[in-house]
Amino acid sequence: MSTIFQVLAEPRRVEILRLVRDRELPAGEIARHFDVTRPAVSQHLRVLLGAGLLDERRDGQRRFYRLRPEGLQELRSFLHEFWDDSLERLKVVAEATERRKRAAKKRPRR
Amino acid sequence: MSTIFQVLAEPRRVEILRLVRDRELPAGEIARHFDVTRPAVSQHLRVLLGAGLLDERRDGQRRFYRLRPEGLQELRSFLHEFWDDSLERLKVVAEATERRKRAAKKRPRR
DNA sequence: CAGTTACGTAAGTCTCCACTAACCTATCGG
DNA sequence: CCGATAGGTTAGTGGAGACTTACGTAACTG
Repeated sequence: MSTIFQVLAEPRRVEILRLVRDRELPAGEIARHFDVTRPAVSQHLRVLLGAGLLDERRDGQRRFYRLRPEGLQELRSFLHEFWDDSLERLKVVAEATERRKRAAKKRPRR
Repeated sequence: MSTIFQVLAEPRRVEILRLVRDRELPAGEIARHFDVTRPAVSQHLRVLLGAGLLDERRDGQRRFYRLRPEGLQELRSFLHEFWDDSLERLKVVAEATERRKRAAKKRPRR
């Protein structure tokens, strides 16, 4: 098992997501956007599929890929944990620290 | 230069961020939370600093680290690009599929 | 049927990076 | 001053993973 960060650590995988963000594309066309071989891209697709970041639709000999936004839920949770909260906390703590730290320091505002 | 995903691809680095999310900690105490050697943690701290994800405060022989939430801005942008938009687009596309027409090139914001 | 297209899989190579061991620097206490 | 503490730096090593070449497998086409 790998984290979503490990999956997105490879720039080409992020680029793939960008390609299929608002339209589905067959594997071959995705591969055409890169300077690496098709098998390499195929392996990237597999990783993205395994992470739940892509949807695959087979039609004949073709396989179409498209972004699966729900796969980014883990990222959302992470950001919520570290951004929303911590910015808030930062303010609160900063204020508290300011008061508690030392009276010598002057605090013009608030 | 490395992407924020590459920085966060290392689980210990994410854990470090979690440790200093709402309180600053000296390097030694951070290192004590892991089963790797202290130099290894020191290197992780350096990477996180370089990515702008940590603040460093020196006091005597100690160095205190704390989360720097602004460093996560890049992640926010990414998510906004891929989640907010694409979920919206998904809905819109689903509704408009019948008519088989795309109304707008891009929907920058909701 | 054979040939081609579209794509995945397998094996092996090579590069990068997380780690350790050893060393260096700066600060505190006596 | 000395030793201890806190922490960073360097060189070298092992393993993970991204890549290529070669092969396998359906599905369409004549």
